[in-house]
Amino acid sequence: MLHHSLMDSGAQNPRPAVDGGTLDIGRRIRGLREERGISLSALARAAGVGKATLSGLENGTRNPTLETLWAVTAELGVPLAMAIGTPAAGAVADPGGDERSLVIRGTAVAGTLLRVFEDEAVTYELYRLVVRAGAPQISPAHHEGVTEHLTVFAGTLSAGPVGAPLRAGPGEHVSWVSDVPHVYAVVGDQDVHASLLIRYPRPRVGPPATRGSGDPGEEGSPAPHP
Amino acid sequence: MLHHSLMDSGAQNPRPAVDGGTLDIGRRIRGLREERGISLSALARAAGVGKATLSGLENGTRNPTLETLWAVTAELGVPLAMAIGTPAAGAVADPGGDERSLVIRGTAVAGTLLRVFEDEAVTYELYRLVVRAGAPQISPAHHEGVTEHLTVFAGTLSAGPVGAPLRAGPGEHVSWVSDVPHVYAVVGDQDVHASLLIRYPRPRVGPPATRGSGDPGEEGSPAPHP
DNA sequence: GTGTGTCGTTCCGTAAACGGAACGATTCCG
DNA sequence: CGGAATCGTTCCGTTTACGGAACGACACAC
Repeated sequence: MLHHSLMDSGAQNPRPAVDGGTLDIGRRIRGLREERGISLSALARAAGVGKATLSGLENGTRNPTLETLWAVTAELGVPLAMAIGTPAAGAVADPGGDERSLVIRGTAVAGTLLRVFEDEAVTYELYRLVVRAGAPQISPAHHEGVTEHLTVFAGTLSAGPVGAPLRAGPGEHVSWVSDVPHVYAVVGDQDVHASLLIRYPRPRVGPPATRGSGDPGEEGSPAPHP
Repeated sequence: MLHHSLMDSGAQNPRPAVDGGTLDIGRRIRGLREERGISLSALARAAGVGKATLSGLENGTRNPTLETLWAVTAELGVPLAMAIGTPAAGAVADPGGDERSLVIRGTAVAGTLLRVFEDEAVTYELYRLVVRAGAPQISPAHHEGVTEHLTVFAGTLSAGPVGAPLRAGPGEHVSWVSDVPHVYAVVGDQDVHASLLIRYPRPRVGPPATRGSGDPGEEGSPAPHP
């Protein structure tokens, strides 16, 4: 995932105070909910959480559990990371984009998570990338079977496995299996604009199974209408 | 999707119960910690959380609070999103039904407009395509200089100018200049899933709003928080 | 050997997040 | 004007995640 691939391994980021961050998350959740025209009651019902829980979450008066966040974000159809956002969320205006986007920054790479597709057996994450000229960025390996598909629109990029990066100019496309460390480097001095699709063969399947009664937690994709 | 069995189950034996998501997070945290050579006790002490809490978090036997996750990831110096890992998107399996999406349908091609990028001199439109097996579809010519960039994820597609279509299988990418009539045809009988990016060199006529791409304003990390 | 340090896990009382059920405030019908 | 929906918030008993303090295991001194 991009969080692995694009973030500096030692990346430190402004981290708001806990209540501030929780409040941020609440605002983001509320924004996503209202964007869809869903009422608090309806979302709470659909996500299987209490109205009090969701109200407290949106207002920042509670310190939500991961399970709660999972349930709510899954029902909203956004990645959990988007709800958490980055501390700098809102600071970056992407053309045609809303400020709720998840923006990932590394030394040289800035990525905006555009969309997540959940199919039967795979998950796609679609990013828009801007790679700045200068020092290359190396990202550690991902999990097994993850592939990255990069389409360049401006500039020239050298990207791929550290040992054998591929070069792509405007309009060209490169793909590689990203279970090995890989690198992003601009060729020349023109910033690179590209789209990046990451394919995860094993999709995350919603909230973690609860302990206790061993419900065979299937629910590969949450029921639209519980 | 909180399981109701959680409440009915009463006090069962404290079984660790394999639960994917939380356990994944635990593994990731443990990996990051061991990567740094820090002991569990030391990290717990430094992060200001109890050893029991961290132990339970790493082993997946607890459902951590956001506050806990924040404290631990802050001490590890990684973004919270990295601990979370793969974004979980549940409800949105097929964006075709999104009320805000522009859906383009032809005889064989169903495309969902995912995003529009307006840059200084170009406009990008990003689609997700599903091409049904069967009769091919022919699209008329676009305006001058328009290019299409197609990345295939499932199935095999033959697409491009009518006179010289290109073939692309899973993971492959094709591009063509679409100022001539072009065709989409499935090779074989498996539906094709792909992403399509259309690049229009025509600039947007509106006033240039402050856009992130145009301003590479590197702000690094403003306020690191220990 | 005994003592002292740390390691990660488990026990336990407490604080708090949880869902359900109330609440007042709207809005929409009859 | 009720009456019945729904909205979001608040109250409350239950559930559970929390940190501190134990525990056994292991390593190194002396």
